[in-house]
Amino acid sequence: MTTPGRGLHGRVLDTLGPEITGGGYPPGSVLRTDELAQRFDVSRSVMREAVRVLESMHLVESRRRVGVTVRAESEWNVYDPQVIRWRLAGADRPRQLRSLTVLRSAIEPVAAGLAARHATPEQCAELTERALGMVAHSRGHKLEGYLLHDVAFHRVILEASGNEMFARLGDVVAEVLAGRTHHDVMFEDPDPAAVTLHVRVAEAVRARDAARAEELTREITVGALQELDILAP
Amino acid sequence: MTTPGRGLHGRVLDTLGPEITGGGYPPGSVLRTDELAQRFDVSRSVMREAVRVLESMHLVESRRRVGVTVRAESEWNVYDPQVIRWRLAGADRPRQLRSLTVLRSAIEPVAAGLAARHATPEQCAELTERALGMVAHSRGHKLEGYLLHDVAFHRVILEASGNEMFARLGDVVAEVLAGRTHHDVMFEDPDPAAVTLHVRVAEAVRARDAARAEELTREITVGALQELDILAP
DNA sequence: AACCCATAAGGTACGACTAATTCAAGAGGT
DNA sequence: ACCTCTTGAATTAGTCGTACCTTATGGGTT
Repeated sequence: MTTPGRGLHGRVLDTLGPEITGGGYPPGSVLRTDELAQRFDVSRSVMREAVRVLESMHLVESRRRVGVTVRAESEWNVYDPQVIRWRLAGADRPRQLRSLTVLRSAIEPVAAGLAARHATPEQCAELTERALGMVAHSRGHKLEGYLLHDVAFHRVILEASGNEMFARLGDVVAEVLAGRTHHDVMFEDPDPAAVTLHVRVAEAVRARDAARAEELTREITVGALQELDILAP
Repeated sequence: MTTPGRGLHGRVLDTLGPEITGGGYPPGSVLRTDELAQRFDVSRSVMREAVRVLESMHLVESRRRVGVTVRAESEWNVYDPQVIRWRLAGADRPRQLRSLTVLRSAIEPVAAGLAARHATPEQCAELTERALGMVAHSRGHKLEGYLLHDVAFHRVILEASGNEMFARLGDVVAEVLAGRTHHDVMFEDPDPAAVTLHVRVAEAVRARDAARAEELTREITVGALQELDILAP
């Protein structure tokens, strides 16, 4: 997604990373660097670099005289974009999308509220532009065009919040939205109510109405939760 | 904090990481692997492993014939616990604490609401235990004991939410709370109102009252925002 | 039970070679 | 004279292989 073949160690990670995040090795499993190097037909230096990266993601732990042991899932750096991508590509993709959608539902309303206070005129403009783009692509099976504007819309909201922690979730939201469009729910055209909500959020931000922007965004994310049968009674 | 001296490459990262996250090199700055190896008096192999780790955190980008270029702050993996620690140890620690406190204010209320539905009896018990511990240490300059229970309380909330993305923010919250106690605000004893709120959150979770748990936690985080003069009018 | 040592892993260092990419000099055309 | 394209040299990361060091483990000895 980001950088396909950035060297041999990257190539190794492309297959070893998903294997680990996919649960291919139970926690505590021990891998030997030399064996891995042999398996991937690379030198020990390259293999060591790959292991270092996995170690920095807390996927594995390297100890002398023992080897490279796979850590429990609860220790992984699940916010690492690479780890997120690997997990979304794996078997428990549905569970991932649920986790991330719940995360969205917590973050985005607050981000929208902040955006209403901090958005620049340019950001306000792009927001309405994207909302209108969503309207324009909401009928007639133009799902790809719709997705494009949807992703951009939420990205602007997160960036306009002025909080860098929120802003950095843009990629995550993009993955979730793309996942919804391509693999899971979303049958025909998108829900007209959701489209309208986006337009109203753009208006609220433009009007500097933080409370309304927050509440409207909350409605959007509640809709996303419902799509995945995550109840909030 | 986690693993002090896990090899030479770790030792290098302990000084090079903070230098980069601390803004020691403007974005686009170019480092040469050989020079760095010379500077830290390590072999090129070790230096390369360190660079790989920095690269996996998106702090730098390594390109042939160019060198190791420092990326813009907006590209860093700011959710990486290591990066968070480095930044909190740096000069713009206050800005970090603000970002993270805003993040808390978005996450924790939702997490508390979920905890009210998913917490096990054991988690409910620990929650009340920790709340009572906070009460017990809320007077008489027992700040360290108070912090201990405060951190544990919020950690349980995040874990009891059942959402792994929330659960993995436990360390971040711990850093923020510790930062508040040790360096910044918090003069004498903690705010009695905040202590009471924690007790009431524990009760709400125990009573399975999600809406109340969420609202009470929101009051806690609003208090944290106000301490840092982050207004929410 | 305490101790010690053989051993099996990762950790480090070094040197040689490869490969890609930038940059500049020069050829050629306009 | 100016611009463009080509070409080639220089530079830096990438890869490999080997030799050796360090440490934890586990079994054997006292």
